[in-house]
Amino acid sequence: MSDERPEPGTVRPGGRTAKVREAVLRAAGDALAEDGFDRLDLAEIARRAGVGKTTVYRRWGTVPGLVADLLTEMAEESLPRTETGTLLGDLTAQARLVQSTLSDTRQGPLFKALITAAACDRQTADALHRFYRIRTEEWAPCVTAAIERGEVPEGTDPAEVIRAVSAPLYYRLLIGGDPIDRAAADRAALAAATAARAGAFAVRTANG
Amino acid sequence: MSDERPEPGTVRPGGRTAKVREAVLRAAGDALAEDGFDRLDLAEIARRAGVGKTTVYRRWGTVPGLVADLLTEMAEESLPRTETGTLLGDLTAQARLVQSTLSDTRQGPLFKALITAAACDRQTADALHRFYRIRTEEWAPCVTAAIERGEVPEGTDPAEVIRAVSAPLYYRLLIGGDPIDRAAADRAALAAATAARAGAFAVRTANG
DNA sequence: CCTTTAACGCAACTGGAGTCCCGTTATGAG
DNA sequence: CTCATAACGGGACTCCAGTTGCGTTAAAGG
Repeated sequence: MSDERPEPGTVRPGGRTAKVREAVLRAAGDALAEDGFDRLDLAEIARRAGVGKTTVYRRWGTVPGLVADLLTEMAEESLPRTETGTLLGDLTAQARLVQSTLSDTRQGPLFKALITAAACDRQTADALHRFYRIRTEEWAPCVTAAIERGEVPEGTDPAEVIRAVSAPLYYRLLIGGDPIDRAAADRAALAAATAARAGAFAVRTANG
Repeated sequence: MSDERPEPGTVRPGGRTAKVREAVLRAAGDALAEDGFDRLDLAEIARRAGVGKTTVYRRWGTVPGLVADLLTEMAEESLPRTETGTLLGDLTAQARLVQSTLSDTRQGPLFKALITAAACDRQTADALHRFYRIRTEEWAPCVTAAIERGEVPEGTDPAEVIRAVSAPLYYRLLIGGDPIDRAAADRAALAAATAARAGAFAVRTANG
């Protein structure tokens, strides 16, 4: 009633173990982008990665478990952020980055599959939330700067503005099915910037 | 090389066939809401519906196929729309309706599962797009009315405004994981109304 | 009411995703 | 360098989602 054995791969994370993880996560990303979440077969991923299927089942167990690990990996690599000097400029840059990611032949289906996996499994959902919380925090400073410039009212929630830019694009990816083009990105950025300047994302303090 | 046989259930759609469809779709909705898309078993649905599993496999074949039919059914039942006289009022009513749906114990998981299924299957995705196109068109008149009142610039795309209201709430459901509360709904409606009044959803005509 | 056959239901069957056993490799400590 | 064992790999095995065959029930037409 004591031996909680450590996760495989944590005790001896030397060369081979790390190479296996890298190869499997890479193969998982490829397979997710090509086939989607539901058609995923761990044996197929093992084959792609040049690894025994027993290894994949032992270390990750299930498809959602593997996806969760992939998301943790993805959360660690960071993207450079642009600084244009205006809120609209910064938000447009963000929207276009999201747009080019979601309309990319590999990344679009991959993100769709990641979100799908998260909808099916709690652990994966937590990993996804962490991933987007990090991304949101990376972009938040451009709103903070706008507040300091006086472009946007005090009390505005930066994260809420950032999410407002992305949301319409993800809506298209997952629900509406409409094309995710540059016009859609620019419109999302403009709408978010306009609403932010008007104070739509400010906390409702007692103001007369 | 000729006999394209008709879809089962279309030739003789009398009492029994209709009852079976109703019971199966009902059971499918329950199972989706409770277990989610990936844990779905057609045999389990057959058991719940009090129907032979062969019947379910023969008429719908796969889980996405069944979900697509469920979406078609759901698209036919319509929701009443409120008219408050102002764009913000109408959009707030819409946002709160979406909010109460997505935070409902049954409907929230159900919609998450429906969107997940659509992400995995083309036929289901088409059904989902039709469903939301219909819902969007049902709400669009409140934007059209705002244009006629002069509250919103000419050339504003009504559907785009409606989607802008829903998008942040679906983003929370599927991606961010933040709670879908009334404050979020009201903020989404306020942001969309503000952006719409400022012309953020108007087509970019040649204006100096 | 009688006939035809679409659609259903039961039960046996199948294939492949996921598990288990055990021998092999190579990491990290002394 | 040597040893103990974490981690990997191949292959046999299990179990159940999905298929198939065939007899039964009940729409639809006359």
